[in-house]
Amino acid sequence: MNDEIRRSMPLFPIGIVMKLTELTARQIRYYEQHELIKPARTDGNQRLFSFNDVDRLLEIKALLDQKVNISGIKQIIQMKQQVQMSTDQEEASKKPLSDRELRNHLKKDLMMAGRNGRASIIQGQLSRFFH
DNA sequence: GTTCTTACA
DNA sequence: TGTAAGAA
Repeated sequence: MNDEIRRSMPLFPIGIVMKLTELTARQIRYYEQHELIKPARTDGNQRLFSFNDVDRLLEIKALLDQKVNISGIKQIIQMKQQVQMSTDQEEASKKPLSDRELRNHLKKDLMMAGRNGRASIIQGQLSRFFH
């Protein structure tokens, strides 16, 4: 995993990220406030984004196009992290996780989200996660 | 010239 | 979210 340090390396200023993601500076800063991204800062307090940050912003943009609001995006990203963690955990214990188990985790997390901000995720989008 | 923060139509 | 103001 020497690749992760490259993906997390702070490289570009907000201007570049704006062009790369087609998001406005306003939006990018707004998403940072909501902790969807955590860009580094230069000595002059200017934001420096990594490839990971850009990737996440592109994901956010995609979700935005699908009419998912901030709350929904937060939940989806959070959920993705949980799946990631459990996947790493399984790999670490050399016990591979089956696709069916992964789906169960996803479904469980979605149901959890449903009890709270169900209205934050567009209905139509929910079906996509229940393949 | 760019970016940052804060505030408001 | 867009945009303006003033500072860095």
